[in-house]
Amino acid sequence: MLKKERQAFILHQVNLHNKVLSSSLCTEINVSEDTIRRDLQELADEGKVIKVHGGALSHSFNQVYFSTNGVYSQNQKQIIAKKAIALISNGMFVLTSGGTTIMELARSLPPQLKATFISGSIPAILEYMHHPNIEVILIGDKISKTSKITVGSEAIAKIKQVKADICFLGTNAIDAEHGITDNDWEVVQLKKAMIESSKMVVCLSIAEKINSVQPIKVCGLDEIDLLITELAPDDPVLKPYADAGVKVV
Amino acid sequence: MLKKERQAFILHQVNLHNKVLSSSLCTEINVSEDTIRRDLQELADEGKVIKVHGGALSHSFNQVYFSTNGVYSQNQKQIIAKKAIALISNGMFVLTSGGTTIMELARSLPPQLKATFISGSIPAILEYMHHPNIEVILIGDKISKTSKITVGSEAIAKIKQVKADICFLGTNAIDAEHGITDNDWEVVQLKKAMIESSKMVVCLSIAEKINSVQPIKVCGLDEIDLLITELAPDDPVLKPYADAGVKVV
DNA sequence: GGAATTCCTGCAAAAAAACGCAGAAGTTCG
DNA sequence: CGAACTTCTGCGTTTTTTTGCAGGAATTCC
Repeated sequence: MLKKERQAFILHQVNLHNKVLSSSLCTEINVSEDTIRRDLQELADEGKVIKVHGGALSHSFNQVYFSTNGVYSQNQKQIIAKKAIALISNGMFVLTSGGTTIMELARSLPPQLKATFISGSIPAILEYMHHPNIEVILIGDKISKTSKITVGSEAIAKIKQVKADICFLGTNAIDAEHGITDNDWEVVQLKKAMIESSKMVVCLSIAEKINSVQPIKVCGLDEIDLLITELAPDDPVLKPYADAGVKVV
Repeated sequence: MLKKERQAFILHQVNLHNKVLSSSLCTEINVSEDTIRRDLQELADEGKVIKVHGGALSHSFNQVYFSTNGVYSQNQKQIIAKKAIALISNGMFVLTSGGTTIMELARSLPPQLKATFISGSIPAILEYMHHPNIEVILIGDKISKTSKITVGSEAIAKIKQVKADICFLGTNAIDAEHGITDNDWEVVQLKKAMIESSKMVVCLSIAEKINSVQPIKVCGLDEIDLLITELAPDDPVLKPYADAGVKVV
């Protein structure tokens, strides 16, 4: 087994279970504990895991337990949220994914807005629930603790029954060539279903994530109707996307 | 269990209950009292908890604590939760309703318990999600903002597909003559479905709600297997229920 | 004031990590 | 082709961390 391969496997395990034990890893992969330790050290140096005595933890582990609400690049996300909200009008059926950008959207919804929001993201649902005039439909299924979203075939089947007016996707990576990509297989399946079930697909992405690629493909640019970033629509970074036929806001 | 994991669990407990006892923590996590003490010391050094003789307190302790009534009934609910948890073993499928008593149950689940919890209650789901070893299945549908639970035909249909080992019902009113009653039509429909889908039905009720009646009937006493209250099982108040064939704990 | 509980200190055993080293495998470059 | 070089991996040893335990001190509760 190659080193990269091994580290990818470790990272996958960490993201799956929120923790790994060096001892169990070395029997699973059949290498010495030193090798595992060195791998964990490297992954920790790259900021991909948190190394602790006896193994390693995922970052989301900390999020789950310590509710340190330091939202990452919140200002940009608020700009994006404002632009996105302008697209929602009374009576609409809105489908949303999860992610911090979506959370910012949820928090910024004007109180007089009357619409129906559909999502499987627990944090997003919590926000929608607090809103006085919004109907909330929750997509049920098994909960992925890492992404705090319901995943699985039931959830996908349910989404496919919906025909939403608009769909907001929080984006992990977008690229002119590869379209939207992500790193969690189950989340990708959900996003695909959401795209299929919506008349209009809106992609929310902070500039930082533009022109980046993740392993799993969600959809091509041709399936996106609108791309929202915190940048001005005529920013040169966005030109390739406008050229590909995506409306940029 | 890793050290960080353990400390995260402790911190979570402190934030939930506003206090922890070293003695109860060490039986829950199954480590020596010294380890707990050292963990509390470290967390206190980091300013995350306030260490006191016998355990630790959360920072918000001062603000919330002196609402004697709330705390009083919380203690009762903790007793109920403890009794209820004794019924859950590894590998079980557990169906739960919502309500504050269920929340107390959710908060008190021992970290090493491995089980699958199914619920449509958003606050309960949030708690289950924080637990390291519990699989969470969310029942989806429209959300009732008042009861913070998913309601509707989809939710009921989904529950009926399940065959759970045990079902915990938070109770609004229970009476020897009328059985379990409630005041929200939609919640009642859900509870009925839950009772149908479970091999064993356990009813959690604080003494205050015993011998009270609400407008809508959930089920008769004959459909309940077990009644848990904070009282001793031989308390005279509970005699009518024992006589009706309900096992009282 | 006395019993019970809880806390602290030092210690020891076990586990894990760090370190240095030495083959093995692959790379570079003449 | 082959020698020098780098990278990767496993092994033995040393060091650190973690944890539980014992005894005595401190605290709490009745």
